[in-house]
Amino acid sequence: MTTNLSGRRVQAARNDAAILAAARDVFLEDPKAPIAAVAERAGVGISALYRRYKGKDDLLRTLCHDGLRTFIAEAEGAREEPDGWAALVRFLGGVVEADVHSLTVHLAGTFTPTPEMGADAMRAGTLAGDLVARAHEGGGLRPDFVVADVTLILEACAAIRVPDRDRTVELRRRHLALMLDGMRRGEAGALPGPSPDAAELNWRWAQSRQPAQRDAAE
Amino acid sequence: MTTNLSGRRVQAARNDAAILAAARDVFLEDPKAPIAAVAERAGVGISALYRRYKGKDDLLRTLCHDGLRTFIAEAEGAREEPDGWAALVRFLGGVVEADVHSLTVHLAGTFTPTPEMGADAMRAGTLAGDLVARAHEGGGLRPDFVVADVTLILEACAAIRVPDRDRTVELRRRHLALMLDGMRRGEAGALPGPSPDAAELNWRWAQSRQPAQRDAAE
DNA sequence: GCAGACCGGAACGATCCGTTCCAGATCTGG
DNA sequence: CCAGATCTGGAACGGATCGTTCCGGTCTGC
Repeated sequence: MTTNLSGRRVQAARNDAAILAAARDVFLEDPKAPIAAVAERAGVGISALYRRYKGKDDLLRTLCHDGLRTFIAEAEGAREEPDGWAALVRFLGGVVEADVHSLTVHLAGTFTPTPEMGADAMRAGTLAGDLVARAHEGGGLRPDFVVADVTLILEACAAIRVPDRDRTVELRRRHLALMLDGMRRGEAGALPGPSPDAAELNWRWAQSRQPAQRDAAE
Repeated sequence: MTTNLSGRRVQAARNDAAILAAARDVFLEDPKAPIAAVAERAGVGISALYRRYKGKDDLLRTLCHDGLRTFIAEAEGAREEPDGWAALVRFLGGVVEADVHSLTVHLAGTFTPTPEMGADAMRAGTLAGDLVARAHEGGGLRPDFVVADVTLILEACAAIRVPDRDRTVELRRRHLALMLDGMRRGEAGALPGPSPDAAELNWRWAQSRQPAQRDAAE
């Protein structure tokens, strides 16, 4: 009786998953999408959504935090790889495949982050740093490649998008392969300009929820 | 008398340029920015803007068309380069530097395009194709690189952005250098997945101004 | 068969934004 | 020095969008 949820319970459980999946799809496609679009795509009413989340902010935060956790899981999984270069390749491939960067980055700044998320973000940074350091030790990675370049690469991959979801992943994989070839140690010249650092790439998280000041100057 | 514009005329001329520059800045930053933000950044009133353009659509179209023309000019300039690989490198660098791809791509679909723009877009495609073909002939470009990969690369570079404009260009140059190293003919394995073609990458231009259907399915 | 959990979707109120409009400032020709 | 034309700044308007609330209906477990 209690083990096998029946009737309304199963609908509720299905809605739980449907809403989360729909939200992922919809906000991946358009970070500013209305919340009604999520309900529609999930095939539920708006009430079903507001029963689970306190508001749009809450949903966005949950979604983004989930993405961040996937990112961390991917990094920890890749750490098992014995070879440093292989670990980095697996990590980048995994993140691109999971389409996680869009969630954590395109949604950043559209909700008020929690302290936990800050801690997780820091942990993610540490893990990525370790991965890059190991790849450097192994000697497979070009010497002028820095951790922040990982962010650049992921952002670049996330920018590639066509209407079909599967094809999008394929194209990103292709593009990633191109960049991986560019990352290998070789006879190529040094990368131009000063290396990026984490601080200058995390600006999206700074705007804590303000009406998104439109002009940086002023 | 007539040669040296004076008084109100110079203000009008300055406004012409200021509005266009402001529009470029603002819409580069946020393609959905309100038109009032453009006027504010330009330091003019809304009337000054509406005197020159019939509406937001008109402004966006002009801006995008300008970007497209810059793209073409860059391609034609690069054609003068004797070496095929060098021409392609110069072309990509020029487009990234001019930050033109954001204008033509992020704005696509937000206005109704003119037939002229279609013709120019086709010419741009032809030019890019020639550049890639020449780079292939020279033997400097990896054999599995196709024209549509150029779009992917430009889109990826355009995605890199930090609040500071100059730093953004620097970071893009760095990232482009990474990708150029990946594009060189070398011992690297073949790129995974089927090659992209122009048709599947130009989907943004298809939606001719409809209310932006949110769900592809349905 | 009833109390309550749960749902769909209409209704509401606030905000935003494109466009229009008007009053004032400035220039030009006489 | 003035009348009309030209241009500008910015308030005002009307429509659209969207987050949230609320209500009537349905199903469940007891």
